Amino acid sequence: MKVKATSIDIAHLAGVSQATVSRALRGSPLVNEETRRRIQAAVEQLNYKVDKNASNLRRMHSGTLALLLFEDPTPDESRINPFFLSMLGSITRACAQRGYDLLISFQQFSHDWHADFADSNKADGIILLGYGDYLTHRDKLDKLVAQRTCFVRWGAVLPDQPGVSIGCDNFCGGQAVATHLIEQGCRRPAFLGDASSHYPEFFERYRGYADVLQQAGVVIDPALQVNAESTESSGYEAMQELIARGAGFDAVFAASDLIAIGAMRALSDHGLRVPQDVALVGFDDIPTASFVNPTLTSVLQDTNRAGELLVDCLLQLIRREPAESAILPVKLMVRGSSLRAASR
Amino acid sequence: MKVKATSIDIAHLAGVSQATVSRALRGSPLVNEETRRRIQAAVEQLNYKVDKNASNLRRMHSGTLALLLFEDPTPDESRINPFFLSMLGSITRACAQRGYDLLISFQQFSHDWHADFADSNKADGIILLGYGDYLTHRDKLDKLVAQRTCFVRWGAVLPDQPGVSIGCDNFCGGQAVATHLIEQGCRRPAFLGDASSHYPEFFERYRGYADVLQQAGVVIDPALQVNAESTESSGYEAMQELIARGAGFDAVFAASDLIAIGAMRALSDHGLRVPQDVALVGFDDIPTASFVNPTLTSVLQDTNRAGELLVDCLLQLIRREPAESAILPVKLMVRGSSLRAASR
DNA sequence: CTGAAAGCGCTTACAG
DNA sequence: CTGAAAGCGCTTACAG
Repeated sequence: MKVKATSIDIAHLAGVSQATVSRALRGSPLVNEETRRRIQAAVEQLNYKVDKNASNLRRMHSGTLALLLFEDPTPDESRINPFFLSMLGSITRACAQRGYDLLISFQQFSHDWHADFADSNKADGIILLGYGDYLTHRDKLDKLVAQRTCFVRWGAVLPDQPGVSIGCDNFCGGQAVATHLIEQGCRRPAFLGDASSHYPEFFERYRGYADVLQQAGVVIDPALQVNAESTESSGYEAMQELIARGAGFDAVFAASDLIAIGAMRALSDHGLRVPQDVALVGFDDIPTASFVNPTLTSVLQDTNRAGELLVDCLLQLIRREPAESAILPVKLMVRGSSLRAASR
Repeated sequence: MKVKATSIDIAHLAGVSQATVSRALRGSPLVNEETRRRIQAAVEQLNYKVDKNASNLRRMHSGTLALLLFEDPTPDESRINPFFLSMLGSITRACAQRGYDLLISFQQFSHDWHADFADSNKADGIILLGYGDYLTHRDKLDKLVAQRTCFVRWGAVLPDQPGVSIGCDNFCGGQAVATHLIEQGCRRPAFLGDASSHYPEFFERYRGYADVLQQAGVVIDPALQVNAESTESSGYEAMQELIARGAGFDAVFAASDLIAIGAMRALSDHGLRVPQDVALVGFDDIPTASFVNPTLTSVLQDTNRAGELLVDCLLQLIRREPAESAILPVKLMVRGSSLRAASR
């Protein structure tokens, strides 16, 4: 076995034509059962594998999807939000189940997009994943649409968006958090996270939260909102800033769990106890949320369902079938960090 | 622009032969500067991208590496160790810098390997990454070697291993932890993690740790070692088990940070304080380690260097150049969870 | 520096 | 059910 076997080698060995080998391997019904077995035996004997490049070239599709993870540049580029890890896992699994391979690429906004995965036929379609400044790359999405590239993105589902988006119900999640905080007797909750249209997911969370507060007659104090992106250190700094402002607060809704974990540390550094002095709630329900001390109340997104939906929608687009944006439900997971009653 | 442009379209538009287009695009020096510019203009006008399938087929290589992440099956399959996330990030970056794409696949030991990425020419080589039962897949490594598949793996670097491995200095890391614990006055440290040849990385950490303890005259009590795999919940359970055994301990070396974080929670549930009652040290230095309460002492592995080395070694193998296994240094990051002096 | 031509390893109408 | 043949879109000796 000096060199890789080809379908011609198999054909010789099995005593059939190369075309028949190909048919048998692609599972065509037009192959005699006995012939198929002979071919199968030859395949195993030579440890033959169909050459994907040749196959893809001929079939004009790649059997591969590309996942582009984009995040705002961080000092340490190797950091990825654990929430995306979870999505990554479910997307990979969904791809595998559907017979597709997954190409992955981390994008920095500063760089040019590798959207040419699709153009160069390396992938049949792309999945876009990432927290990050949405408005900044909005025009790139338009370009993808113009080029008729197949893509789906995870993120806020809003009217007037290019292409298909799948996202969780951020607004509803924000509402659930605010309702819970009010039930816990909090009257001056703060929000840590960017609350602008540049970050539509955080913004929706904020809007849902503010909506409930207003209905409950709680005044929204601008001093109680501090920008933060989704990292622990950003959360830490945002909390420092909040404390420095001196506006009293009795609860914190962090726009993501990483922010919450950073905030928790800052609170601790300042001698503030969670939840006795400050009730704390995050978002994403990353695995660590259940293990920090105190355990962190958070909003669970169904990443398994999300991954499947992203892949299925993309495959629909690739087949030129209609596909629709969708919003997935979320679930508030109440834990120690926001339970004031339990902590006396 | 109804359909994707090919190099022939470019050739027509630029008034040259298709062969010249190809040469220009591959950066051949045998192309007149003026011709090159004309071709470049046509490429941009038609938004042309070289078809990778055709190119790869012709060139007999794919410009793609495959990353196989294997872990023991867990109840929630979407979990990935954050340490691997970090590796994933650095590997992706290293690939991108070197002009390679990265295919990724999660493997369960139960399933068959997708090692055919390489056989089917979808990838030129594969990178193996994962904590997991090493002995179980040892024969698969041998098979890869027999098939002359190019691969490198991240993990323990031991004599008599098939192929090229890159790993961190687990033994040395274990030594550093034990030395530190002894300095902190601990006399009965426990180890949480599998300490057998099935899990060579954990085992090396254990061996380094035990080595120093013995030299310091500390008796190694088998009751103070509990098996655990690298998840929070496994760490939690292991700690429960350790406490249940009733053998006194004053420190815990968790074989990974996830184990440590789970253990921390169990300690807290039992009213044991870290570090006052129990000094705690993890391994991997995942980002969260700096943010849990108290901050977690851990052993830092240089994932950036590791990712680069893995990719570079693999590329050497692909070029049929010799490549050698390597061990990377580690660094103990001392934080609050093990500082007894600081906590009075 | 450029073009004509062969060929990478498949898949799939077409004809039997 | 099977084979001969064309062709997917490139790359690269070969000849000028």
